[in-house]
Amino acid sequence: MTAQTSRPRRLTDRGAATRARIIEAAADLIYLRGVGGTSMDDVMHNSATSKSQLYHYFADKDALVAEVIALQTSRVLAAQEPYLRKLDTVAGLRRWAAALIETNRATGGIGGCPIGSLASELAEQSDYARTLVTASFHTWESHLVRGLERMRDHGELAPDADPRDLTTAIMSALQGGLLLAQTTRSTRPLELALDMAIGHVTQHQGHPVSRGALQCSMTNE
Amino acid sequence: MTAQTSRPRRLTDRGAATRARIIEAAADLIYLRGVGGTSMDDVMHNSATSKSQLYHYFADKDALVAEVIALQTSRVLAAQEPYLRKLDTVAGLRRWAAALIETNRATGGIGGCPIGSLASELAEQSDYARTLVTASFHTWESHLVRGLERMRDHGELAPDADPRDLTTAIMSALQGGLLLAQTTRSTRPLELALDMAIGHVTQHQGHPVSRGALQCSMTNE
DNA sequence: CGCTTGTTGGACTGTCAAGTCCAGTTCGCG
DNA sequence: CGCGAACTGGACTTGACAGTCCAACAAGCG
Repeated sequence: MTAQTSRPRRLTDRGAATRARIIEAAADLIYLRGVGGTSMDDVMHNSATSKSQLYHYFADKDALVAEVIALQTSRVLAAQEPYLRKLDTVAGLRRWAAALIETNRATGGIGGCPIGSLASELAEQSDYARTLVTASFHTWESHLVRGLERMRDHGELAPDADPRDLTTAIMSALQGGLLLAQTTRSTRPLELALDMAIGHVTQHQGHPVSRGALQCSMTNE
Repeated sequence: MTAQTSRPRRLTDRGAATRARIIEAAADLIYLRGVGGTSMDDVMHNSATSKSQLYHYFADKDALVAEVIALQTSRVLAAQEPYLRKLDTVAGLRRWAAALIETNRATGGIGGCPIGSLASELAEQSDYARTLVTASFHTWESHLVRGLERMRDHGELAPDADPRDLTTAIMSALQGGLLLAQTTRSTRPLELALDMAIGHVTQHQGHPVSRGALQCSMTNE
């Protein structure tokens, strides 16, 4: 899978619109039915285009999927942008989590995480796609990392707390919570997972009251 | 998808062996390439059988997949059995987590969770398969629940701690950790996720000494 | 206007996958 | 042994899907 989009050097407004329409239709279908469950003919019908247009703008299905990954990433980021910007307090973190839960409730858990689902389906299928998804996660996580760094900078997080590790843990909880929510058709797992994740962050709070004083010796068992 | 296995009323030893061989081959292939990426012809070649045998023992591909879900569930439980049995202390929980991480390291994260991957791929594709996977998760989780209940019974967990909710949180962390481990080809996310989950459990410890006062969060940081 | 390049429609090909069918073989049992 | 049921081999049908091809149409530009 080389997946080089063989897009023409220049494209007119009309061409650009068609191209975008194809990617959007593909993203919607793939979100609902997965990559394997979505054929190029499906995309064709759903975007009101023809075969030749699909292969005019994309070298092959893999190239289209690559663009879908990019689109879903920006969609996820756009949806969360207002919350990601204000992630520099625990309260902000809670609002972000609440928004995720609300979104999940609204969709009934259907589809799971647009990126997580792609990750699971493509990880073992194409190394190229796997790296794209990894990069996508990384971009998403970087917003969390920055928020936690700001928390640490103004003392809401202990100086020795590692924003990256905390972020990885939060993202794990989020992805696992979304998967179980999707499987059980209930938002409960997501709520419990995010609650745990936020609790995990508060355990690394820098307040003298909560941290340090509590470092008890009894390393149980 | 009704997926009723139209197995003959009686089957000979030879027949039972063939049937089992088919399921095992299918499970191995599906673990590596997913349901969509595995054809009946693949299963046929990998199990040294013929087309007619596949459809002699299974009504259709869906019926075979249903058996694969069952097999993977029992495989997962069998592999963890020694740890699941001794889950009635935090130390036991840690050993269980360490075993999971070790397994993940050994495989390089490839394949992710045999059940989680099926969940992600099948959740939106077939309601029947989704309920099977849900049941599978439930069986798995019941072992954790029982362990946490025993912990609570002999006072290592606060009386008001909810073993079910804790289990859901742990399973979310596990699934998310495995997904990120698979995507990034690193065991790190799994380690951090399970560490968080165990920390979450210890926060609900019942010892007057430890409750609120102790939060020894495993090793690192 | 006329050339070039971008854009579009849709028929067509080759491949592969699910599922069917039937003829032949082995097994269990009286 | 011999009969019926379980089992096996593999050719075959049908449909779907990725990808190709070419002829026609639009648009920018000198």
